Amino acid sequence: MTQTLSEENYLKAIYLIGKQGNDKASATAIAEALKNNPASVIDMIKKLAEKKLIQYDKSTGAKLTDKGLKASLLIVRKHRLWEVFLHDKLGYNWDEVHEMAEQLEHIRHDNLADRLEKFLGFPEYDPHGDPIPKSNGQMPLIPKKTLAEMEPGKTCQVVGVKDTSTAFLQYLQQLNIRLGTKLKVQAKIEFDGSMNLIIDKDTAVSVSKKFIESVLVS
Amino acid sequence: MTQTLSEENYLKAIYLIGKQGNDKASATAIAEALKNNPASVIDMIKKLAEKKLIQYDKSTGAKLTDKGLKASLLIVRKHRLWEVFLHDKLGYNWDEVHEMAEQLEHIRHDNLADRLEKFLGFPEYDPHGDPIPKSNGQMPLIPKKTLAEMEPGKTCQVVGVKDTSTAFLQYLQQLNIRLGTKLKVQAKIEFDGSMNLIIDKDTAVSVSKKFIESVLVS
DNA sequence: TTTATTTATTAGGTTAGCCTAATATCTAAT
DNA sequence: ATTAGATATTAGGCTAACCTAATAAATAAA
Repeated sequence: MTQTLSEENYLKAIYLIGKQGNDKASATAIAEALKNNPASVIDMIKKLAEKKLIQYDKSTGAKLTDKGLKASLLIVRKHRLWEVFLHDKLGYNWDEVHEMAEQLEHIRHDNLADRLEKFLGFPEYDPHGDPIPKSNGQMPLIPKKTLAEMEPGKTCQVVGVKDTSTAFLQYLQQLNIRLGTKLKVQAKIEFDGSMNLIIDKDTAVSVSKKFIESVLVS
Repeated sequence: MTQTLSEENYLKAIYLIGKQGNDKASATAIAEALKNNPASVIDMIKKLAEKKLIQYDKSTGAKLTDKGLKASLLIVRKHRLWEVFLHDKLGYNWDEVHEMAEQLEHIRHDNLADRLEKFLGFPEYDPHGDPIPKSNGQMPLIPKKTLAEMEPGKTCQVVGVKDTSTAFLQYLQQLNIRLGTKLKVQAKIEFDGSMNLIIDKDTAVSVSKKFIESVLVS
């Protein structure tokens, strides 16, 4: 019923790869996420499949079973709750909390997550704005807003689009923007409603009013 | 400079064996503390000695070097700070915090312990009454005596325990004895070293020699 | 379609940290 | 001093989780 630290990391990686809008959690994608060798990933895939935590097929990649999903959500829940603790209670910055939460997410105890959640006042989002799974596995729904509504200086994450035209989707593709991509709003230009963005912390672009009204973020 | 989880456990065990008034941390004593095989202990002793964390000699046992002592104190510090957190902030009982703290003590980050200490209001003792090492390695000193040393007729207050086994802690729980509980010594029974007590001014009980030697009072 | 490239997989190896069983070395009691 | 019993140590093995190098299979490009 319980997983090793390493198994937990794999489960979380598979879960997050799915959430990031990737079509499949391939062996190489998992390897990249965990900075492991693909050969090691294959070993672990076999183990997780044997334990009925995932189903694996070369062409469809790794899919979490109900059991695996439940386990993954618990890890993500713990990770994000600890991030809130570190940020809100200990005063760490949002960029410092991740590394510690990577360790804290593996602390195991029947109801530690629940107690922590209560102590923190039942937060719904972690310091990066990512939703915290409830103890029953439910995810708080993300109130979606368009990129246009974001204030300059804020960072957000792409959660969807309002326009599904090929032209638009291809443009996104070209900009390397997909689900989960982090965007930082640099400035809003009054004149024409356009916006200066930083994509994934490294690429600066300017996008139109029409564009920012078509991207959903959280 | 950093140790593995297992190395940390060994260092802590060696430190605690010393603190418990044992003359030496022999291979078997360490094995017993960690519930490992003596042969495994020898392996690790070699490793720790190579890393200059301990000095080892068959006849004198394992001795922490300055470096090893510093590392041990940090682990104990983290362990006890986390215990305070779990007890004070999350509301866990005495007997529940240990197991979780065993995991939390290994979380590594430059200043996490310091931040946690500050957040907790610079506590000097953990929920069992054990002193929390300061970040410079200093220990708050406490003049402690066991309940066994108390004279009949005197009243005292529980400040800690010498035995942290679950069985003992649960027994205390059952007797409604916790930190700060007031005990009045009614009588000492010469015959078997047991003691008649009044707990919190209202409950009379008889407890064994073993019991009164495991309770610390002031 | 053939080739080049990427992705998946197998085979075999390494290390940490544990184990058992056998042996060696103490210590204490006769 | 001898021997029983405890303690320490060596030798050899095991498993989890990683690795590299080689091979197979799938996909994309020519």
